[in-house]
Amino acid sequence: MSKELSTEEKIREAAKNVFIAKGFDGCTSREIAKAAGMNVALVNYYFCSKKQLFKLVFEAVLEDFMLSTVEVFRKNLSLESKMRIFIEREFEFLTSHPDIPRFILSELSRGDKCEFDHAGILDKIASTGVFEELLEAQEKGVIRKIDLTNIMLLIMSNCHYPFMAKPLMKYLNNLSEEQYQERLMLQKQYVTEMLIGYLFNPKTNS
Amino acid sequence: MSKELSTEEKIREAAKNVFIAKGFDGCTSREIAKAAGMNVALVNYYFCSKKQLFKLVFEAVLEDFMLSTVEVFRKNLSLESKMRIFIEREFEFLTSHPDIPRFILSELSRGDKCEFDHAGILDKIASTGVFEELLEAQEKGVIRKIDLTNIMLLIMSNCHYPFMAKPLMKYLNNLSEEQYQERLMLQKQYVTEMLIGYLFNPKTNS
DNA sequence: AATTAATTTAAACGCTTGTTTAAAATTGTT
DNA sequence: AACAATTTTAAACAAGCGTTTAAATTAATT
Repeated sequence: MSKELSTEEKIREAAKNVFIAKGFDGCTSREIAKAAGMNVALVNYYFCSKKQLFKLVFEAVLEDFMLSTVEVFRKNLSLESKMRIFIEREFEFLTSHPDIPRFILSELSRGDKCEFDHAGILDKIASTGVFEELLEAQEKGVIRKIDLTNIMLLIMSNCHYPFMAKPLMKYLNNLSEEQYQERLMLQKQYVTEMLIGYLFNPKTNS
Repeated sequence: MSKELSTEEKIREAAKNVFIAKGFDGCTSREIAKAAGMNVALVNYYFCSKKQLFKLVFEAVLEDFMLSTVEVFRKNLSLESKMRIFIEREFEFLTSHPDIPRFILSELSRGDKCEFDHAGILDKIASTGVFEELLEAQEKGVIRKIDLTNIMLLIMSNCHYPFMAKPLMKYLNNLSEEQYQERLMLQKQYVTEMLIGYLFNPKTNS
C-alpha cells in the first residue's frame, strides 16, 4: 500500500528506521540511501547533509513520541481514568515502536551532534490541560503533592524502561521472545496499579 | 594520586571513559589513545582491536554495575530494610556513574558488535541469596506474588531511568543542573516509598 | 518539437577510519 | 658492556566515510 511516496519522503522514512535502529554514529549515508532504494548523492541533494537529515528525523520522532499519547487528557473523564488510559496507550505505542525511548535518550545525551528545536513540545503538551488538571487535583488532595517533574519521571520511568531494557532482561533471565512479551504485558498491569496506588489517595499512605 | 598505572591499564581506563561517554560507534581508536596519552598503535598492541578492547571494557562495566549494589542482600536485616538500602545505594552508584545505564542498554541493543559473556553475572547475583529471600517472602505473604523478573524491572526502571533521562528532563522542563539534582534526590524518596508501598503489604491493596 | 528546469546517476574528491609495519627506544638478562 | 626481548614510535596501508561534481536522464514549459 501507499507506494506513492516521493523520493524525499522515501529517504526520510528510511533514514528514520536506520537512525532509530543504529544511531547517528552507527550508520552511513550510503546505508540510508540503500534502505531507501536511492543513490547516495540524493541524500545530500534533498537534505544537504547527514547531520541535517538526522536533525529533521530526530525532531519529528521526538514530537511524535511526546505528543502521541498525551491527547487522552483532553477527554472528559476522571483523572484516574485518564491516567490509566494514558499508561495503556504508552504501552501500546511502545509495543509498535520499542526502540524510540532508547534512541531519543541516547542521541540526546551526546547532544553536540546538533541543536534541537524543542520549544514547542512542552507547550503542546500543556495545551491538553494535563498540568492544570494535575495541579488542581493536588490542591483538592486527590493526588500526592509532588512536583510535576517528578510525576512525569515516575510515569516515564515505568513505561519507557521496560522496553529499553529488553536485551538486558532477555539475557539476564534467559527469556525467549514470548516470555519477555508476557512479562511486558504483566508489567503494564503492575505499573498501572503501583502508580495509581501511589499517586492517588495520598492521605492513606503519607 | 596513583600514577603507577601500566600502559595497558591507562588505555583500558581511558577506553572505559571514552566508550561510556560516546559509545563504540561514536569514538575512534586515536581518541582513546590520546585520552590515555599513548600512541595509537599501542591500543592494538595490547588489545588486538578496538572491538576486543570494547568487549573487555563492556563486560567489566556491566559486571560492576550489576554487582556493586546487590551485596546488601548478604546482610542480616529485614527484607524491607535491605530493599531501602539497595535503592539508596543504587542512587549513590548512579550519582557517581550516571551514564552507565544508558551505555549498557544502548550497546546491548545493537548487539551485533560482539558476543558478550554474561553467564556468570546472574549466578553471582544469585549467590547473595536475593532470589531465595524474595521467593520465601512471597510464600509468607510478605511481598506481592509477582515474577522476579517483573520485580527487577520495577526497581531498575525507577532507579536507572531518572539518570538516563537527564537531558530530556532538563530541557523539557528547563531545569538548571541544581534543579535537576534536587528533583533527583526527591525522586529517590518517592521511588522508595512507592516501591516499598507496592511490593510489601500486598493484602491491603489487591 | 524545442528548450529549460529538475531529478538521478556514476564517479571522484579529500579525509578519517582501524590496523599494520618496520624502525627506534627502552628494558631486562647474561 | 653486549646482546636479546620488550615496548613505543612515526609512517604507511587499504577501506570506508561524507560530500561534491558533472554528466545523463526525466519532467515541465514554451
